[in-house]
Amino acid sequence: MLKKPYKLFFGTLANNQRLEIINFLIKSPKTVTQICRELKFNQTTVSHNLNILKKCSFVFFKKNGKERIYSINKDTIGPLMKLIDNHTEKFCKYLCGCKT
Amino acid sequence: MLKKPYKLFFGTLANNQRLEIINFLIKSPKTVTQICRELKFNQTTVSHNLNILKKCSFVFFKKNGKERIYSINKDTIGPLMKLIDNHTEKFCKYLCGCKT
DNA sequence: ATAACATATGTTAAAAAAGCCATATAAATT
DNA sequence: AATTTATATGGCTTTTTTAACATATGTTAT
Repeated sequence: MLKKPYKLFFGTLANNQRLEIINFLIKSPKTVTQICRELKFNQTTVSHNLNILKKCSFVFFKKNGKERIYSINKDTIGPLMKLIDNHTEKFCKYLCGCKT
Repeated sequence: MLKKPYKLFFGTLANNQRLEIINFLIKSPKTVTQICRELKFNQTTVSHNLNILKKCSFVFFKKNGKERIYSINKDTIGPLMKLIDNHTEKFCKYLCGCKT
C-alpha cells in the first residue's frame, strides 16, 4: 500500500462542502455558478474545492465559452459511495448520524 | 447522500498513521504493543487512532488477558483499497506519488 | 496487596486544512 | 476597447486535526 495517494484521496473526500458538491454533480453536470447558487456556497471556495476534486480525478470539466461545466467521475464515485453505504448498513447502523 | 457519516469515514481514513496501521493489520491481527514496536509509533497515539478506526468499524478487537488483539474489517477495507487502486491506475497514473 | 505490564483517556501545543476576501484572468458583450 | 460575466488564484485568519505528554484503568504475576 502506498501511503501518499491514499491520504490524498481520502483527505479530498473528507470535507462536507466537497461531499455536497459531489452529491450535487451526481445528478447532472453543472457550472460553477450553478453549484454556488444552488448550494449557497462562496464562489472562491467552490473553485478551490473543485480544483482539489479535479486533482484526484473525482471530477472532470469541459469549457463552454466562459463557463466550465463540471461533471463527476461516476466510475469511481458510484461504487465508492455504494461501498460506504453497504459498510454503514452492515456495521454502523447504530452509529450516531448514520440512520436515514 | 448523508453528509455526516461520509465525512466521518473518509476523515478517519485520511491519516497516514491510521493508514499504516490498516496496512499492517491487513497481514494479520496484532496487539497494540506489536503495532507500536513494528511501526515505531507512540503507544498513546496508536490507542487513540485504533479507537477512531474502531468507531467506524474499520477494525475490531478481542480481549486476550491484558492484551487487545486488533484485526481489520476485510469486508470493507479490501474492496475499498482495491477501488482506490483501480481509480489511481485508471485516472492518476501520472499524479505525483502514485506510481509504484 | 503490591508490582509490573498492557492499554486507554484527558489535555494541550503545534500542524494542517478550511473558507473567505481581494484580486487576477479569460471570454463574451456593448 | 471598455464593461460585464464566469471562474481562478494568492494571501490570511479561523477552525480542525494531530500527536505527544501525563496519567488512569485493567489484568496478571509475585
